[in-house]
Amino acid sequence: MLQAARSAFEEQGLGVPLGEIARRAGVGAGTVYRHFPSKEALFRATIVDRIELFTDTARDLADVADPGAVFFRFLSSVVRLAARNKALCDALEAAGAGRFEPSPGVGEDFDDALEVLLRRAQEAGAVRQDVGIADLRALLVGCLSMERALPGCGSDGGVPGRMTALMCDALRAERAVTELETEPVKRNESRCGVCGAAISAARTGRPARYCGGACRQKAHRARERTRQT
Amino acid sequence: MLQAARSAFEEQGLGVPLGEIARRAGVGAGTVYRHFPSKEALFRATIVDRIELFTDTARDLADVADPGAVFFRFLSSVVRLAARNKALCDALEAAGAGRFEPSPGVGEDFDDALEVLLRRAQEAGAVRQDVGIADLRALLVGCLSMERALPGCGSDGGVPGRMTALMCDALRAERAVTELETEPVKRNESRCGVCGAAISAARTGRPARYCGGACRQKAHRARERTRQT
Amino acid sequence: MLQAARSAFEEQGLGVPLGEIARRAGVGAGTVYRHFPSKEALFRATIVDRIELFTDTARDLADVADPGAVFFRFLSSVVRLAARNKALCDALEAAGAGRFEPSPGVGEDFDDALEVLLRRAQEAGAVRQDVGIADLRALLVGCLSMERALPGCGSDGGVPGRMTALMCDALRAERAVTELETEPVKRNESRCGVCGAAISAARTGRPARYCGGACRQKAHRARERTRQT
Amino acid sequence: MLQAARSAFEEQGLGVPLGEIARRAGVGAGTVYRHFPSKEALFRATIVDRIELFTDTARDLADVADPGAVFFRFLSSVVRLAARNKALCDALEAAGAGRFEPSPGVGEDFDDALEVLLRRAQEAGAVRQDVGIADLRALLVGCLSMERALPGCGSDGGVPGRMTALMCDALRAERAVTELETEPVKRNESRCGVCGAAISAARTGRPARYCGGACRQKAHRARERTRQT
DNA sequence: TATGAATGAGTATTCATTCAT
DNA sequence: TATGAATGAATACTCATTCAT
Repeated sequence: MLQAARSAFEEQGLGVPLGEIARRAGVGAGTVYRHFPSKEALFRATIVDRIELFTDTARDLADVADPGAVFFRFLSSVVRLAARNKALCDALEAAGAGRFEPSPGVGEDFDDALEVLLRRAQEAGAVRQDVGIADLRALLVGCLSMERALPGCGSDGGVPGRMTALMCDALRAERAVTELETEPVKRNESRCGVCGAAISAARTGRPARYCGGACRQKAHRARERTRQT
Repeated sequence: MLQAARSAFEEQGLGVPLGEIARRAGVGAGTVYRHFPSKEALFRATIVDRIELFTDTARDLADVADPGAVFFRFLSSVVRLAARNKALCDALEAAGAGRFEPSPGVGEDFDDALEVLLRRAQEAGAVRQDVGIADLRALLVGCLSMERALPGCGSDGGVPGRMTALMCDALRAERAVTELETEPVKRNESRCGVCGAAISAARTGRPARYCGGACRQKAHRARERTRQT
Repeated sequence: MLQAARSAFEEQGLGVPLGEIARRAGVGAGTVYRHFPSKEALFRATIVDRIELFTDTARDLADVADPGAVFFRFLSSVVRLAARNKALCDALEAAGAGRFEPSPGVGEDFDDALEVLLRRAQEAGAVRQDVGIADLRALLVGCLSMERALPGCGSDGGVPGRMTALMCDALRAERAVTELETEPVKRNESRCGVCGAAISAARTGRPARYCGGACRQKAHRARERTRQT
Repeated sequence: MLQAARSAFEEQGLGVPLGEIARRAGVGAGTVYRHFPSKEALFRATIVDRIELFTDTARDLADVADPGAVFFRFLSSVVRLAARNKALCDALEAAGAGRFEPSPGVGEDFDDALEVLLRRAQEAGAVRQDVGIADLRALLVGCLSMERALPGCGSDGGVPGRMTALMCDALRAERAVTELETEPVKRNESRCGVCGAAISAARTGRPARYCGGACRQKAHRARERTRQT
């Protein structure tokens, strides 16, 4: 059933009727609900492992030599895989808009792992300094849109990558032309996701996500609630 | 009524219920159908003039000096305007996926005008040679996705532009680090949309769209049918 | 399993999903069905003993001195216990509407035992003469409704009793201001439940329920069928 | 359609499928939703006028001589009318449990009008002093339960009133036997419905419902939200 | 015998489109 | 011609009951 849901979501995105999934799985609609409490829960279940795979890969690459090449290669491969997968595209877009979280922590773990690769590439001088992790998330969404928009690519069965290569060039540090107007949107410079208070950026350690324990706890409870939905 | 539809579509995209549009216009739903045979026809009607405006602007810029600056400025302004307009975003994305055409010829005219600016900028050495008009269309869709994905931009009321600036950098000739894998998809190198035969690229004049008069006529009749739907 | 069903029904009434009961019992839904042919049968099984307990208590009180006090105390205690038990409330209400019978004979035994207390109290001059057992059954349902309707009582965890005390006052002989319009509905004056013929009221012995042996047998077979459902 | 909904709700209560209502009205389900945004809104619409009728009647009776007789007659007639109407029964019961409000203010107006009759009857010495408006609301629910529980009454087409007459006797002041344990639950002695703070009872004027302007405003906004549902 | 996965009819709600007036 | 009431298919979700293992 998960397989049926996966393929249905990958082809048609979050919009597939649940009945279609049940039909593909050869079961009744009720059976789907027996296993997953809601359509969104099923959707989450079909993509968490994909995102975790990305996260794991990124973590594995954190120590590999030539951080610049590693970063660009990783970015390209993520786009290449996700562009064929409307479920991932929908999820990334919805997550960007704050309408969706695959599973508590999964999105953040991915961000963290990606940020490490970005930082290393920046420190190695391979990637321009004025982009942050939030830029990168948006860029990912954009690449997917582009690859899918390009005729003969994405869902059409073509080989994606062309537009992503273009984007990678945009990120390269050498000969940066335009200076981006605003400061890079780095997560550890942004605000507490719960109360909105400014968070002072610590130089070392994992960047703080909340302004303090109270808000972290509040967010944790919210995640718990989400997990039960 | 067109005004009501326009604002509704701009705010909520193709997803607005038709009843909402009728309500805003202060008329009955039937009256909307009296003037437009379907919701999609109404949608088309609300965006053609926007696209034509872009087309006209692009044509006006075709003779202005400093083709590189002109090109980048035009691109940015299109994104800036469209990012606040969910109707345009939806239309561009759907058009890219081949699911939608604003009106026969309108999309192509825009492409043509945009292509002229692109060519001039390329000839002036400002834009890398390995991108084509199809790339540019995809890139437009991607920019809109990115701007809307970036927190505090797009629909959130922020000032778009950051990601577009990045994209523009990607297009600059002096940044062309990677050679794009596949050949740029140039329209006049593609195939006849009707019979699929290869079309020999003419060096001058408006690029041929069909392999000959028979196919052009066939396509015209198809468009007539579409227009009535 | 019976215990799990009991607590579930007591808390949420007949409306609990069967799956919830199975979950509480730590068994599969199929196992519940192995023991009870339907949800209603399980429901019946969880309340018969409660009603039988009431019946037994009433029988024990049939000889106790001060019939008036006994009657009122019994009535109050039934309400007090049942008000906290949504299963009993639902059962009593449905039984009153003729939609439900806990088990063949159980409801009638309760009625009989209650009727004895009522008669004794009436003979002792403590309860007004113009109420019958059918009135009392309705009154029970009403008391439960009232206790549950009163804020801070019933399901809210408050102490029930206030409205029941009022009802008891209504039953007291010395309060009989109004003469009840219609005759009290006495069961032994009603009609044969099978053929509808009038049943002559015997002064002594257990009141006849059917007009004769033929109808009694017919009713018995019907009960057997019900038991299997 | 309102007529169809009314009769359906009256017969089967809030539980009627919306499709049944549509069928009775001879229209599609969508048409019902055209006129009423939700099933509950339709339900409200079918009972507000009934409750307002009660309220108006009660107000008209506020000046009539012999307050005791007026009070009891009014109570009986409300029960008589409502007992045949499962919609009203459901509404009164749900309202008592705080799960439902027919329309902003309607329930409170009814309470106010009823309270006036109660107070007058108490001042005239016709009704015992130890019952309050909250008791009366519960009592109403109880009477309806009883009348419907009595065989041959309520929905069965019989003449209701018997149990209500009994309840009226319970309310009569002359020779009150039991003193009700707790204080009467009078609304103006209870707590602020918003913040729960105690409200000091004013001797004159309309009894305060909220502890102050802040809470009154909060409740007003809540009602506004309800009205839009 | 016990299990729990599967079933499928039923419910409220939405919305593009049609059509009588 | 303009209206807006009517339509009905579609969708997510629930739950009593069945049945293969």
